[in-house]
Amino acid sequence: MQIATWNVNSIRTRIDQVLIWLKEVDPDLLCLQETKVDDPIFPLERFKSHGYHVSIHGQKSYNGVALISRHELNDIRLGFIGELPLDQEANDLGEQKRVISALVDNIRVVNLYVPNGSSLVSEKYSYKLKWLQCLERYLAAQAKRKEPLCLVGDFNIALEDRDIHNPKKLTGGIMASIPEREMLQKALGSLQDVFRVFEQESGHWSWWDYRSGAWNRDSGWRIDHIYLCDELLKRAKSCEIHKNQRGNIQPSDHAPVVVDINWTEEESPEEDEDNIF
DNA sequence: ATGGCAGCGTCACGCTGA
Repeated sequence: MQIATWNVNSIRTRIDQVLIWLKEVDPDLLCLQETKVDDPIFPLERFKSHGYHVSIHGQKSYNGVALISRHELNDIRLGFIGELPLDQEANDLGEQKRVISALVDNIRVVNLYVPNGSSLVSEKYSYKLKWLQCLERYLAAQAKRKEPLCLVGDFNIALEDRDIHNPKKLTGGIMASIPEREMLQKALGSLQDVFRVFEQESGHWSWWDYRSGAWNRDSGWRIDHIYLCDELLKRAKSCEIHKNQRGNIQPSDHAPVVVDINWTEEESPEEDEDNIF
């Protein structure tokens, strides 16, 4: 079971290279962020014509998340609503389309586009912290469901200094400040960053700024993550950043991240019930 | 390297992202 996450920075601009990458890698599920398109004009058919199930939660110009799946998408949940009890704050935060979730092969996949925050003195930073607090409540509610959980997305936070090319300069600033790191860590609870199961070294990035020749200098950040519950973590076979996609012509500023999990239909509870004959 | 680059909406340039 391969699950991928990719901030594509506009699906309409990136659709051709996403389809080429899908053909090469053929993951079971691709979680997209920053689709930047309103639902009625999302290029649904480009995916459906290749046999994918698609679920979208988009908006005009900004944000937007989507699930592109080889398997059926069940119990789809849009925004924080659907997991939390009726809640004004979650409702308000839902104006920005940043959360989509579904059951895929009996795995609960949650796809996030965490706010960037802009700078530590910005109102957007306060919004980011508020959003992370809501995420904590969302994940606490999700945990009670006892579903195997895979949490992916663009977190816009480098949790540790080894996730940044220049920690001396950047730690403490936006995407690497203590409050956002602590709040994300708290929200994650017992979920584990699967990339770090396989790789301890610094120097592995998922995002390179378009500006200042960041790609050519390999000045990146690792801000696109995949977190797994214990049950899935012990079945994880690999977690790779597909860095080559950042070298495409007219690339996204993010590269895809892919986890491979030992997960067959026979092992999932509902399928066991189906196999009684 | 506190600039720069890319996409969007709208059609000249401001806003936003990270």
